[in-house]
Amino acid sequence: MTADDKKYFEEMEARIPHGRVRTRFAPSPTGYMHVGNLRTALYTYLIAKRAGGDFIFRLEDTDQSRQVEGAAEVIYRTLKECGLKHDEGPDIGGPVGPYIQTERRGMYKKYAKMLVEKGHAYYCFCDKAAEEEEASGEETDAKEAFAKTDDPCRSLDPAEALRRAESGEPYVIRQRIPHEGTTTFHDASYGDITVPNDSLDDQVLLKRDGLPTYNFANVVDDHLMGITHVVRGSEYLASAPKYNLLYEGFGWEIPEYVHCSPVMRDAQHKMSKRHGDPSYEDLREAGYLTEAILNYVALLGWSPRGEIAEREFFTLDELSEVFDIAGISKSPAIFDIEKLRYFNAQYIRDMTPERFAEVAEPYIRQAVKNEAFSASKIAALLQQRTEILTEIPAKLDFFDELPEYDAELYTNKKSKTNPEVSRKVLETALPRLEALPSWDAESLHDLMTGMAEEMGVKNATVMWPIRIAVSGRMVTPGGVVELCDILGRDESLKRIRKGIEKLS
RNA sequence: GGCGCCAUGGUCAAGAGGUUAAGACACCACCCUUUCACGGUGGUAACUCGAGUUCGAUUCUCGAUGGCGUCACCA
Repeated sequence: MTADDKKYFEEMEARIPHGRVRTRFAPSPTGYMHVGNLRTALYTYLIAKRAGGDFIFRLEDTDQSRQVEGAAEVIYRTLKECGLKHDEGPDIGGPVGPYIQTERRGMYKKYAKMLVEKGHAYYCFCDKAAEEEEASGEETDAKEAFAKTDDPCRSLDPAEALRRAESGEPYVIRQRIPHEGTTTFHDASYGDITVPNDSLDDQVLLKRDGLPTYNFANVVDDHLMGITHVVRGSEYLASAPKYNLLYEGFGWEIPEYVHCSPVMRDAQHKMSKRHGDPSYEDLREAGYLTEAILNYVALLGWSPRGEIAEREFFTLDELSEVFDIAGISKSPAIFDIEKLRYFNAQYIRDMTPERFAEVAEPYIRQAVKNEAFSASKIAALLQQRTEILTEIPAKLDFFDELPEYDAELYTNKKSKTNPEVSRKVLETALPRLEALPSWDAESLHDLMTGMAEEMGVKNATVMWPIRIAVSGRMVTPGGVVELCDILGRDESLKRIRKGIEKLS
């Protein structure tokens, strides 16, 4: 190790913040923000915030071949919309940057070489093409490969290996895993897990292109960024022992691991883009609210304990106060869109009428182009009847134009109506409505209930036929009174005349 | 196949060595009602199996079974 290197390492160490909880969300910008990702980001954020700590965003872009245009933007946008604000990251900087792995590439090499010097890693000059062939071989070949043979480079003379590497011969750096013994690591939710060392392989740390592998970059970055809690998917559980060996090799303190079980589409399959499972943005587009998505996702794999065990509605800030690692579930959770829908409906009902009118208006106007029909009045009808925003337009298809409908709709057992009764109701109502001094909900209501009383029939007997006449629909959001109010006198009367015609 | 993890109703899940085994979604019934909703009340439905420990295990231990993960110069 040169004096310069030594100084470099010391400087890097000096930057590391101590004494506070620091977590990081470190996605690779290769895909989209699926629900499992979002949940990991949420938990990571909550663990930091619960402890009053820092939430760091880091981009893991070491795979040159899998760069996806714009993928990072999707992640930024999602985090921002969800309110998962990071304290440090590529876009805002911070004390331990850079926060993009490709911009840190020089560092990994230095640390990999340090590990070689310490004897916990070695240069490997084996042919890449041959290895790849082996890796992509048939299943039977793969099984044979399990009877793994020792990498010949493992026993190369260190001085000789160093000479070859420095002479320009292509190489990778591999971790030297002990052949004997076991390694135990601790996870906050899974407890202690012990594995035999001979089940671990001498994984590549530094690739031929000089960039680190995911596993190596993680360890180096997490240490150098002062990460105290490593929150990630349980698919990384199997590589955790190798991490411990790495930390021990460096002589670094091991962070707390928090592995999260996957979010499943069904009992057998994880949620995945490939199978068309929705991303955060897909859900938004489908009419789900951010708050509802976040609340539901928080409960997918975590549950409140103690006094709040029965509670299920939480804002992000509330979660930041009560989130507890102990409540994280160890088994996979199946994503249930029905329950998300329920949360969404609850959030919609909890909105103020004004707020709902605001978010619903674009959907209302998809179906109701006639500006004379008040969007806010329509919204008022919709609020208790809407579970997801996208189902709004279909409920309003009778506003702009009275649809063709069957006279059979006038027959309803419960309302005690049939074509004859309906015709009589419409004919009685028409002149009265024409003469109604003020066209508003209250007057309309009084007129119709008054009529029912006069005729000696139940309210429904009067209301049903008129509602059918003005809407042409068996099922409508809101009753006759509201519909007539919104449609206005002219349009309502026109539709009622048409109804009489139809029944004649 | 090796290694590892997991296992309470259809789903999310609480729970504890002794309970009538919570709660929520979904489903069903009834009530409310001006259709549909909302709201209210009630209901159907679960501890994978087998040993062991124990006075007593769904809870602890072991095993089986099943599911998942991993075994890349991908993350």
